[in-house]
Amino acid sequence: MAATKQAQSLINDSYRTILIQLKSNTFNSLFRIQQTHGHIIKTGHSNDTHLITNLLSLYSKHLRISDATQVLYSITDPDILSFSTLISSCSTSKHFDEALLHFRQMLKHGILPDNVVTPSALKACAGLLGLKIGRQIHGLAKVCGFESDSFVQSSLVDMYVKCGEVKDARMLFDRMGHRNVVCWSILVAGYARQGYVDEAKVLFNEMRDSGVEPNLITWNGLIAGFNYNGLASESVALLHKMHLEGFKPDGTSVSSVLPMIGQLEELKVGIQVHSYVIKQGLGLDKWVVTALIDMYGKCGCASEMLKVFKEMAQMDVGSCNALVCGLSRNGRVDDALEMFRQFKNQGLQLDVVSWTSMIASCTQNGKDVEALELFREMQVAGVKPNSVTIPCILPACANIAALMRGKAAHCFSVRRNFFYDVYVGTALIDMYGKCGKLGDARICFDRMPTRNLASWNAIMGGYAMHGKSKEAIEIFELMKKIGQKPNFISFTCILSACSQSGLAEEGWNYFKSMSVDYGIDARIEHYTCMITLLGRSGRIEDAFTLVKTIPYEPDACIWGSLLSFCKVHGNVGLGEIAAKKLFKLEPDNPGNYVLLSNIYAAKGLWKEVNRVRDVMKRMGLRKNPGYSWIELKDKVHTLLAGDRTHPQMLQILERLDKLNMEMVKSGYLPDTALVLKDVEEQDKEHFLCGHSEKLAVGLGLLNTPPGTTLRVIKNLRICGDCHVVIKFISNFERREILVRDTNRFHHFKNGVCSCGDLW
DNA sequence: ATTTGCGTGC
Repeated sequence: MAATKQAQSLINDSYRTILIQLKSNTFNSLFRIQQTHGHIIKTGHSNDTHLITNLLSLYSKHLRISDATQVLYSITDPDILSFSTLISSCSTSKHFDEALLHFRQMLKHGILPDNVVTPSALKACAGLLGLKIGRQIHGLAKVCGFESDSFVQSSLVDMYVKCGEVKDARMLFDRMGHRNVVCWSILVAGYARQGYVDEAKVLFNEMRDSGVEPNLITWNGLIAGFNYNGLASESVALLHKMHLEGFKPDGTSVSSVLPMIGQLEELKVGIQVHSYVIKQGLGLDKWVVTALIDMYGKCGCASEMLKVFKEMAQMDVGSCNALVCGLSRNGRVDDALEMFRQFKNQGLQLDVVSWTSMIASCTQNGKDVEALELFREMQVAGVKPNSVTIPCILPACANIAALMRGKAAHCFSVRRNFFYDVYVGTALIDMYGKCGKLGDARICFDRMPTRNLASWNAIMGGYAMHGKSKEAIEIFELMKKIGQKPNFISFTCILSACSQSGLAEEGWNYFKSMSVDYGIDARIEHYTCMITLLGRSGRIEDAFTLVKTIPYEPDACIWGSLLSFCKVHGNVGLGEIAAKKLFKLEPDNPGNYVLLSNIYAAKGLWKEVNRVRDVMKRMGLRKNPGYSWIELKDKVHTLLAGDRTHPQMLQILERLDKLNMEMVKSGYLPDTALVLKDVEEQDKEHFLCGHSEKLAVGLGLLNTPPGTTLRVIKNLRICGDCHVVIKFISNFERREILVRDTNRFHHFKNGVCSCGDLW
């Protein structure tokens, strides 16, 4: 018995020696730590608090927070030392919420905080802007009697000032007996960052007068604070002053100054700083490199950005991320994607930010499919999406109406507690609206704990897109009631809602109210809504009169709206005027030629139809191929007009044929004026096969149980004949069918469409 | 084992 005890203690001693060795060796020892950890468990020493605490601190040093956490909670009775180690490690690595979680656990274990763990906990409060818990910890410090510890006091001042409680911070500071350089720095930087820049300057001088010399961090904090408030040139001036007074600015000084220079696109100042960097030999600092890349990217200097990147000493994730963003910002998404792939293949450890920015670049540049693929790849690579990734991926789901993928992202957000993030919520509203699930959009809206202007606009835009003007108006009025000020986008939503359902009076009232009550000048898109409002009610002459009053040069949207209403109401004369303008504004858009030719065709003006067709031929324009897609069981099926490659095409045509016969039986006559007179020969084939939206509906009918709602998306405006046919199908098959075209949603139900046959 | 400064994503 005694012998085993002796052996045990011998083993214990040797472990202790190993751990001490590991502590002194900072390089490459992670593997050895894990190895030793394994041995300790295997030999049954996992309850030796000393050994375990040492392990914990080793893991913390390597920023292996999850390992450290596991170790801590494997001890039956962790002491304050181990908690302290873990909490400080969480705080310094910015895992603030975890730091506070462990702090609470520590209290639950019956351990009171001391003067050492308190600063770490306060740092976390400052990082999370958690004033309430910060005050509680302050209270604990008072009760436990270490409120006057200089570390605790500095941390308290920092916490209060970062949470915006400048007065409280100042009161504490004034009561402090000895003020060292750290607490002066905290106050100076804090004042500057909170926008009290002049007071910060005064404090800085007071500090020197009181005999405390500023250090590098003091200077840098002041510079960063100025920069944070958009005072780019002032912070560059501080950089100079610092240099003149014999403080050599370091990488941090420089990278504090650059972000705002980029944001203000002050290229000249940026170049000055860059040359200073080269002169001072600061170009090896990875933060400086990243900040320079970011600055050049924001100033539109892609080549200079690439040059800085190429001269970089060693690969760094941050710099690579900045480069990818810079490339996409300058319209070079394909280059960004290629670089991203290269980084990945080179084995660079891409992080959440890398993936998220690449995904964001794709969604912002119409590469929705690529974005979704990247999102999948990212998870395969073991990188967990965060609350920023979700609102970046959702627009891609919305654009291509990939409802299942959107829903999956929704579930993911709920599981990971991102759902209450205002950006996530707003993106979900938008996604559900664009996927035709207005009810779900509303549920998301109602469940949001906090909403911002974008959230209100998103739900209103959803209602507008579906032609639900009553609901859009309700939201708008609610918004006014609770004091949320609308902006120009809110008015675009409400006006388009009114115009979609022909609420002429309401529309005009909102249009007037916009400038009178809110001081918002009508933009071109607001005029477009009003033109549409008039056009829809058949008042095309009035619409033309309104166009003349627009204080800007009318754009293609205005003329395009007019032209399409000329088609709906068969107005050849005004149609020709609108078309003429459009041919000048966008000569390469085939849609306008097609519309004009359809106007002619409806009146049987074949000579004019041919003339337009000849112009198109001469210009080498072809009608944009129409395609539609439908999501069935998590898979998106794309159907091209005239394309017979879909494996179920024969069945689709058979089904549509049968429906066609039923239609004829019930007295339907195809409206040849709407269908046939497409401009090109090949469109005859389209006619034979049916338009893509019809094919998508057919595919949906074949592959879903009776009664299921179908959701179809089309890349062009829905065609008139399809509109008639789908109305019939909705009645005959007792199905709700939603078709989203480039303009809005059409809800087909019981043989009626929500657009009221005007679109 | 504790306190101050920098960059990339909506």
